[in-house]
Amino acid sequence: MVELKGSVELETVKRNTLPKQVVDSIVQLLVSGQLKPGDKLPSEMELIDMLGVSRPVLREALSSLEALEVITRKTRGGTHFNNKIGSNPFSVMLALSIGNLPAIIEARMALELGLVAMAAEKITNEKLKRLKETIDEIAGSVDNNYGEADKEFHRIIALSADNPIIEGMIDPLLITHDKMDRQIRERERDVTVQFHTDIYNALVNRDPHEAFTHMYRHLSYVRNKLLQVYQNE
Amino acid sequence: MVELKGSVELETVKRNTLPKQVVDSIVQLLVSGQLKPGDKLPSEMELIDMLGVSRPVLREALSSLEALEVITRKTRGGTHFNNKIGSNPFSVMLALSIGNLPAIIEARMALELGLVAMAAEKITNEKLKRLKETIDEIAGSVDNNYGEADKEFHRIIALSADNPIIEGMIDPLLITHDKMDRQIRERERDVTVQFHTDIYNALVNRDPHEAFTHMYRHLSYVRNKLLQVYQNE
DNA sequence: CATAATCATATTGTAAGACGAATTAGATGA
DNA sequence: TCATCTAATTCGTCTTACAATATGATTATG
Repeated sequence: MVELKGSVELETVKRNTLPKQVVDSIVQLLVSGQLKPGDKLPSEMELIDMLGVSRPVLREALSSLEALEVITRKTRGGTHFNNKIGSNPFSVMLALSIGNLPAIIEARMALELGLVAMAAEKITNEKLKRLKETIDEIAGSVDNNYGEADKEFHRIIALSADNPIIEGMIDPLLITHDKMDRQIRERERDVTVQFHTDIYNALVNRDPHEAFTHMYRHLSYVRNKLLQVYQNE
Repeated sequence: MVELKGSVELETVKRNTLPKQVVDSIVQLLVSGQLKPGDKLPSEMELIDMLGVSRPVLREALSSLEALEVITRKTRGGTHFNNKIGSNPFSVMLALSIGNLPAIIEARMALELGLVAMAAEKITNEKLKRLKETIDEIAGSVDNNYGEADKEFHRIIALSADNPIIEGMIDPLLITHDKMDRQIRERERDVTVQFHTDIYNALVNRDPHEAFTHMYRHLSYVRNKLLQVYQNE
């Protein structure tokens, strides 16, 4: 924003470097339907000719798209559009908020509350079985060392929503689960088992509302516990 | 995966190019707490010396980080970590799924169901007022041209969750709202107004469960309508 | 002395050229 | 036919040079 004399304000011209413009042109191939996920892009030399830019500019753009996991480049194999986004982009972006625990907790909440409702609609019997196993594992743990099973419970649910757009966010947010786990000094295995069992039963019933209710209770409880620790620091 | 003789399998060595390694090194500055959001990074020349790579390699890495909106580069101004991620990365990534309407619909659902619950906890009176205005706008529209007010309703709620991690996803997914809007040939203004009013009342009551319930109903209804159109094509 | 204009410089942006690295396809030999 | 080797394709990395942008310092002017 550039404030001029009087009350007129002009938006500053957006930095629009050549690599950015190249990114947009390549993305447009997808948006327009000219190319689809899985398709091969022209080689670097061809793109350089087509777009009329230097090789470093093109490579900066391709590196950017690869960081976003929109494409994958292989020596001699060329460059292809991916079929879906993995977890690396979100993981890198999440590093910006790594110190903002309340934001992480609530991002997890927002996501998991929505995902558990979707999971209630579509979870498979196989995944239900796996869910139950994690609950048993937590119940049977003898040294309060059940963080992995706890995380696996949440991961199975999240993955049951079966959504390629959201999928890449699940593991990065679950990695923050480990960080949070370590903050909780008092572990309450039986409380966790109860929460998980309630959620599991709702999923067995395929009831999104019930699933939401129990997950909300569980995550609110964990949130309060964590924020307590956070505020004591 | 390389399949060796017998049943032993080895993971192929991950492509770990120098720009990727540079990205990781720079992200590690954040993760380790050495630098924080808003801080200035060393200049390109300094980073080249520190990391022992060529300038194009460094620039590819910085372009990647900029595409992820983790950093912003300014000529002569240097390179800074951002405070939060904007909507561009997610928007580009979403282009990969642009043709997969069911996935988009459900990603929106997953997110909006979680966000409305969080919004119920923390929405301001000002935003409630704005919400009401959008409902009145839709109710008073005379030519079924209320897509923008409809979208604004959803946007206000999503932003009320007030989460910097999720915020960057809201606008890209709401842009898909326009695309979906155009698919719906029969507009049912009164039904929309009813759904929105129910959601609004739940938010006034600051009740996450009620908010979830009404949003789930609304979005399921929209989903069914859209999938019907989708399957007829 | 204060303000505006100009110049120098810091830092990023772009290009060209060269060579290296990785991988696949094709040719050759057993 | 299969194994091995070679050539070619394509991306990966580096060096060098110049351009563009924006800020700070200096100079000129009122």
